[in-house]
Amino acid sequence: MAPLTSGKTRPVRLADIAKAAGVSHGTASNVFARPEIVREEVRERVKAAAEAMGYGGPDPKGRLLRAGKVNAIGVATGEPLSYFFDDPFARVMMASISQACDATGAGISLVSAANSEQLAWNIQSALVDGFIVFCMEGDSRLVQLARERKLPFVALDLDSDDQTVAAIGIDNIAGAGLAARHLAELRHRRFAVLALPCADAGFGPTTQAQVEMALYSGTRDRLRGYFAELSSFDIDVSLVPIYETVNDEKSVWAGLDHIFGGAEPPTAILAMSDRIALHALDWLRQHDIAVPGDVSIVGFDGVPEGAISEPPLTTVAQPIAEMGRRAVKAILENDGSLSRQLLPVDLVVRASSGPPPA
Amino acid sequence: MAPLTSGKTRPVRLADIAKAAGVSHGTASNVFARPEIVREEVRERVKAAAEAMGYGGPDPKGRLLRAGKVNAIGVATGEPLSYFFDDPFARVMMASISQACDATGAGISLVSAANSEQLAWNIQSALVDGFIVFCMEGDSRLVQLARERKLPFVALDLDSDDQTVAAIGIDNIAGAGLAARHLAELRHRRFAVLALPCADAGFGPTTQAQVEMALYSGTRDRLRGYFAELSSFDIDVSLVPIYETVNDEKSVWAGLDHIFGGAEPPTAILAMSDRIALHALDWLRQHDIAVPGDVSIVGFDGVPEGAISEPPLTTVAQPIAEMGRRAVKAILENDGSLSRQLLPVDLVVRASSGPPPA
DNA sequence: GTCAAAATTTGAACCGATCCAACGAAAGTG
DNA sequence: CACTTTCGTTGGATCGGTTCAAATTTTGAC
Repeated sequence: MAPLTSGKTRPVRLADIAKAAGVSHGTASNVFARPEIVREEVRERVKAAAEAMGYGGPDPKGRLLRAGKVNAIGVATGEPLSYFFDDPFARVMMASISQACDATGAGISLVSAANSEQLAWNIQSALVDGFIVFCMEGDSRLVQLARERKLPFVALDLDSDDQTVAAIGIDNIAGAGLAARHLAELRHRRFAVLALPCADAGFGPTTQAQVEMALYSGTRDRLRGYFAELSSFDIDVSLVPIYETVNDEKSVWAGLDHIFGGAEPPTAILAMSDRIALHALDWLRQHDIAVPGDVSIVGFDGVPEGAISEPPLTTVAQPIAEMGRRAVKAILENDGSLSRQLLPVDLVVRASSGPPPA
Repeated sequence: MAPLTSGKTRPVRLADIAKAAGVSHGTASNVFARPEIVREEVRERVKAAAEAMGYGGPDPKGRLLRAGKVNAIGVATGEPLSYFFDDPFARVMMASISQACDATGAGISLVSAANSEQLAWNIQSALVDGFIVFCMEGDSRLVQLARERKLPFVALDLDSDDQTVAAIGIDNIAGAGLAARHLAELRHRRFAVLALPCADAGFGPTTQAQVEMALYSGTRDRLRGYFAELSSFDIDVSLVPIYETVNDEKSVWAGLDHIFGGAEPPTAILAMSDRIALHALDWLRQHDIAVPGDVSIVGFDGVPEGAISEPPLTTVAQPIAEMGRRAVKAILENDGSLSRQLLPVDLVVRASSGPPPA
């Protein structure tokens, strides 16, 4: 039976070994922090004492207070912690954040919670030098909490128009425009939109007017982008069905049941996320609707899964890696200058889009 | 231009607002920590002062020292930080660890580093109550460092026989036996093994004797399990080719080139990880070798990707979620009793295994 | 109006280190 | 040998809070 820890408690502090070795605590500290300035004989004596007493090295809790810097950045989300490991978009983003952190030697603390009370506490007590906030769903409470910590923070993919928070995002309108134009140029005329959530209201068919009032500006802007571009191709956007999903399989399938239940099914689907698009691909396959033969579909985000789906997904790729890199940079070299950065997006044409059926 | 932080520096401490509000710092502390015991009038006064001075709440750095508990667990690995988000096995494990943490309100700190010098420092200075150590590749240095911190720690999937470290693992021998027996019972007679790394030596064909000397006991035990079971079916294991991979596409493909380059290609492949098996599936598809028509393959780990591959992968599933849960529990309720737990594995039969061709 | 009980507030001690000005001893200089 | 450097060591101050026993104020009862 090897116990989890060597002893029962660990009341052995630097001061204890200093006393045991017969030196001042200042010298004992130096033995660990700057060994080269301590005479060898003394150094060995202190080290021996530390060894003998089972001292685990200077406790970072103590050092921290003095040093001020934690050397770690917190990544916060309103979702459960496992979101970081489950969601494709989050994973790519986290991978790039972690690379940036590795490069600078900074650590990462995941901050989240099952309930919002806990979340507030976790943010208030996170030992970090700053926050990167994932507020995918316009969770302004999260931004508010981060702001209250008075630490540097950057919002990622911010679904809010609040100009006072530092944020790194993309031009949703332009990106959506790219997707719409691509399909319009292929001569599609009958469209449908699978939307991201507008509010916390669940899923179901919705209207342009309702999306305009959406809580989440990302959803709203993507729709604006789609419709502005479609209009310029003389498509009557008031006839384009919009189905609000909650970005999961169930709501996407319900949306497609609804959309393809009508008399004139679309030949082109604009999906506001790759996740939606990938679920849609599954539904279409199960209903023997050929992609892109019968229906074309364009996603949004550019997650890696889109490259290996069947068929590979045409999508609007966000510069996810670059966003992560910039976010880390903004926190670590916080010069207080960053406000809002809008990064360009890219249309990645793969095999899920083609001309409409003849 | 919204600056990243409100002011330049933040020299405003609890003591400052206490003075401003004309109360003792003890009372000021109570206002934040136990508001209910402070008279309302005073409470409001202090809060107002805090607000006015831009106080961001009690600094956790200070509290920490007194409280002792960080309320976060560190997850350490020798791989780069992005491993947590890239590797399928790590992701599932992390998802279950994070669920367990969410349930108890604990945070997660990712501890890793690009180089090993940095890693040592990061472990020494991690602000955590304990470590969960991913030492997938027998990195005993990692265990050593964790041990030196004198904090509770648990090794996951430990590739080492060191009986003195607390660890949660699986019975590799039994698990491998399950895989081998499954294929043998389907009447396969010609096998090949795609192995995990034995040492840091790269990849290539290897032998049973070499694997027996492997640095990594996981690799060794899985081979032992395979061969023990195959032998009991009167299969001459000395004729079974073993190819050591590094768990990536390139080495797996090289292994298959090698294995299928021979005169009598196998009808059954034992892959020591799902990742290997999934890469193998790709190779087999590209070479028009039917699975399981021409060749059956069984993986190891039970990652979710295996369930949706083409064909779905038969595999030996580790109870990943349970392992994560137990690891967190072991750290948080550290009663010093855990030593080594070997959890049972499950054979999950899906469509990548069937009878050999007639 | 007096006194004990209850409710608040205070201030010193402490958490575990690092930092730094000052000091003593050894080494170097003229 | 007196005097300046250099090297190592010391111990007090500090980081930013929390805690608790003691002091003080309020409240309630008679």
